[in-house]
Amino acid sequence: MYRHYGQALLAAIQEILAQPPYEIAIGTMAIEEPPKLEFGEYALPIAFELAKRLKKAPRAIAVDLAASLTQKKIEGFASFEVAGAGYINCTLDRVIASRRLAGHQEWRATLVYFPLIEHTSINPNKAAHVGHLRNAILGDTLARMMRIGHDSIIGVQNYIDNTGVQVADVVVALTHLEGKNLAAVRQWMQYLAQNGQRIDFVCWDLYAHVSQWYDADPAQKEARKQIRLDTLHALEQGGNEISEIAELVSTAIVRRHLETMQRLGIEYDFLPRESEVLRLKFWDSAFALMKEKGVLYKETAGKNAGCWVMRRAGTAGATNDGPDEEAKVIVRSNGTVTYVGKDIAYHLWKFHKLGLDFSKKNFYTYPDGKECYISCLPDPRNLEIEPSYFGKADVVYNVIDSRQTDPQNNVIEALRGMGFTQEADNYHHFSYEMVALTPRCAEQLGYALSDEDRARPFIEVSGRKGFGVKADDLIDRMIDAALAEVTARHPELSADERRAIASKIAVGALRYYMLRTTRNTLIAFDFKDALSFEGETGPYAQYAAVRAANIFRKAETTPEDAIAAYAQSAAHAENGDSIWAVWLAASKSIYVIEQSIRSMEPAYLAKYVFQLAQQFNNFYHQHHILTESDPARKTLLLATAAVTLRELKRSLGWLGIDVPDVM
RNA sequence: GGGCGAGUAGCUCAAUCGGAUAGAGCACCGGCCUUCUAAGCCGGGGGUUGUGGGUUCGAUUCCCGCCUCGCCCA
Repeated sequence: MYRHYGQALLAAIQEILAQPPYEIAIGTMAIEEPPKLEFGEYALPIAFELAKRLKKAPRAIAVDLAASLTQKKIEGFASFEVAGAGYINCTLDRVIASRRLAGHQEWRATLVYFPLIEHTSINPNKAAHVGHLRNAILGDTLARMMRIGHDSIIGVQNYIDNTGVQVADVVVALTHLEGKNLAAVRQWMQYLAQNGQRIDFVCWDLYAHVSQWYDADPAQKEARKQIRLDTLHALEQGGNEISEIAELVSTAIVRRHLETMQRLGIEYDFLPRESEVLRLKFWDSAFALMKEKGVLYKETAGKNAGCWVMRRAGTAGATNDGPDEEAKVIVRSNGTVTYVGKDIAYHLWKFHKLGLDFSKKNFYTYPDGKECYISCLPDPRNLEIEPSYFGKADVVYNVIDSRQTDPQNNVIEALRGMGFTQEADNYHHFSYEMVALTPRCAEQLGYALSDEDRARPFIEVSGRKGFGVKADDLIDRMIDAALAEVTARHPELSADERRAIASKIAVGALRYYMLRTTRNTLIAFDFKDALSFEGETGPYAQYAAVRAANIFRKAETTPEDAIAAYAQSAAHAENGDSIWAVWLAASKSIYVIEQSIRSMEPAYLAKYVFQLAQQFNNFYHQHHILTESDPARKTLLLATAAVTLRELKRSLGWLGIDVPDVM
């Protein structure tokens, strides 16, 4: 509703300005909110802007415009008044507006393209940690937001680098530190499974051990680096015992990652893997294409002599004076391809420009029956189950932290250089700052800090040092904390019921914690903040919704009936600002989600959810609904709670947060 | 050395295209449970928006210099 009337205002102003004496065309216009509700619902600062062009006092322009707006009799508006130095304050007709909101018109957006979101992409050699959670929660929320209001398919991918150096490290740990061969690894994995041990947790420690082992003995340093390199090459090569160990372990860890993310309601459609990118020779095709399109050239002089390089965005490139020393190396002089080179090939596939494709096979089935596929080599047996929409993206969103900005820009620049301008424009690096730990949190985890470290605002997580908070550990702790609260409040419930509720609360707390901060702000993780269920948190909003739902249970009616009753009654939302403020807040959900999608910032939606819950709690304390004796007023109060509950649940759902029945 | 980002209340964060008295939460202090759930509500203190200039009706926001911190690149 809020969005609807805002658009009506814009249209009216455009119409007025298009005619004499103005004859000015404006595309958009700032629409603000007055500082106080008594001033109305919208404030237009347009007169200030026009003052320069018309060479008139802002206030005089505002007076004229307000008169014109009043004359237009725009449906839903009650009055237009000039305030301050030239604001036009617009006041809604609360009866009409609230009935419109109660009637609830769904927002339908027509999306004619196929957006592909890629997130999570954890190296499959260790357990997921808090940093990965931010990535996955942001990516999943983006996917949920983009699904709103249309039926077109949105693909969610999770890229698996199963042949990289990190997986190689864990393989080195197994083969050299623990002396295991393929058979022994199989046995070991069976043992872990039978004893309920999480392989990703065990590998977390192995990875830390082997990272230290490389440098532990100066005399052995070179030899150990060579083992690492040989192992990496064996993985890239494939078809050997070492690569088979890697395949076994990394696949088991990927499965663990999916289970971890499933606890938070995060699901994937497809897992493309690096191993197939290599076997299907994506790079060879991409290399040929890049040479053909002229974005790559072989450097003959300078430090990059012998390398295939690409001009970096924003630089001048090669000049007569000498080679372009700032160029990005794509193929090293020894013939190996850089990370960016492989990523260019991969993105040519995403945009259907490579002429090659993965095959897909079933990998993981979610409880709701949804399938997650994984890449594989072409096999006639797999043909029928192939989802056809991957590798044909129109728009790509890559959820990757801000340290990858430079490589991401290189990929975009390569696409642009190859003439894929539209694809380059539709390539979005959904960037965010990393998650670190507060010094206090680091010490709680048992790490000795120097005085210098202790003075820092945050300490960076390090997988190599085994330093970080594992996702599953965090989720477990949050569920335990929530469970203690639920048990204290509802001892009458069964253990299973309490646990189910605690789980929803924990997920709400965790997802909100990761979403409330804007993307480009670093999160310094702390248990105290994450485990907080009060104030600006997910559980605060869940609690407001539970309270609202309780009213309907006790009143023996439903929100739908309450809204229907309101639509037919003579009651209206005009009784003072405290009730109207709730209606107004509830009316903004579509307005906020649209803003949130446009700016790719889920934090706006998170903030809104909190504010809406706050408005409701306020209302809840001021107006006692069940004991209200005036039937008309009771109808109004019930409808207020119903509309708020509806929008609160909906908005929380977009954030991936469920509302429990009781809490 | 080059590029990017950041610096706002004791702490963690907001502030839409440059707009009305810079807002929340936590922490702290004081109230509110015989009531639809106190994971809540109400009230209070707390700010030279890193710093020095500039642009204008108006700057946390835009421009320039400096300081500090972080990330990326060679």
